[in-house]
Amino acid sequence: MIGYRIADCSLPPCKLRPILISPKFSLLRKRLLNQQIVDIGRRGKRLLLHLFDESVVVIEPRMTGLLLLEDPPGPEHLRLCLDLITENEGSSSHARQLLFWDRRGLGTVRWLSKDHIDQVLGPEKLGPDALVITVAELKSRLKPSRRAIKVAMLDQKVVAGIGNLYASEILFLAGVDPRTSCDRLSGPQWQSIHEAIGTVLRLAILHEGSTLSDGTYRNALNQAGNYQNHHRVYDSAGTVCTRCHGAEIERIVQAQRCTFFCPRCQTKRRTKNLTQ
DNA sequence: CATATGTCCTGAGAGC
DNA sequence: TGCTCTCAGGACATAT
Repeated sequence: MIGYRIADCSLPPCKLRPILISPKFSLLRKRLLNQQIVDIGRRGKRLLLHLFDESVVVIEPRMTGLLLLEDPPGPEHLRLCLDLITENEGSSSHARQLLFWDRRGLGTVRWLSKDHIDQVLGPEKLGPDALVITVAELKSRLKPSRRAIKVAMLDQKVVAGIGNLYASEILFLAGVDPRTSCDRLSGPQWQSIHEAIGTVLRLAILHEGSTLSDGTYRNALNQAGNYQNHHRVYDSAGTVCTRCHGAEIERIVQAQRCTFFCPRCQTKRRTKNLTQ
């Protein structure tokens, strides 16, 4: 998609309540028309289309939003359509579409001029990306906090990119009790958490994400992910822990979100057998 | 009826 | 009193 020009931008005939688009659609369309996409990026869970004039389109899929290059799962949830085209000098052009599909409609699409980018992506709105943050930075950002580690690591202003599902998986791999207050975590525990963030997220990316039982998540080619088959604790309440083979995975609720953990592997008396 | 991969806002309560 | 931190609850909207 890099190098393509936005030939058109349209709202598909979706009968559901419109998603948040800013500025409003007619102005957004004006801003995007004929702009070239010079780069594609990501900050945490947000997708970025960098345009030729240094403005940027920020797409936030939230719970059920998808960015697709073709084949939307159903036309009734299609929310925004970008027609892209390349024009190679003197040769044939190539057209394709970039679609934003969203079942629940909680996702957002914003266009930001160069001078307004920080209002949405600046350090006060979004922390360092989870795959870039250092252990020292992670620790210094969370250590003074009295929040439970599982709740704090979902805060996108602290570290960007960790969602609810992966927070449980990360703390299981790190062997840390999700209820632990940040200010009581030890140095080795911060190290374990930091390593587990990288391991879990990179593995999840390698497996093209987690397509849960509702089937919503798909990659850009509308293919299901495979990481759900590697979950150790998420949505596994009542099953025997795959590490200690003794305790059953528990489900608790923290800050209105479900958390899954092994009460044996992730409590203070867990120091032995961590590597098994 | 309860649940769901996310984010934003308000207000109450605790602690300094 | 006032400030900061934290969390509960609600809102958003749709489907299972």
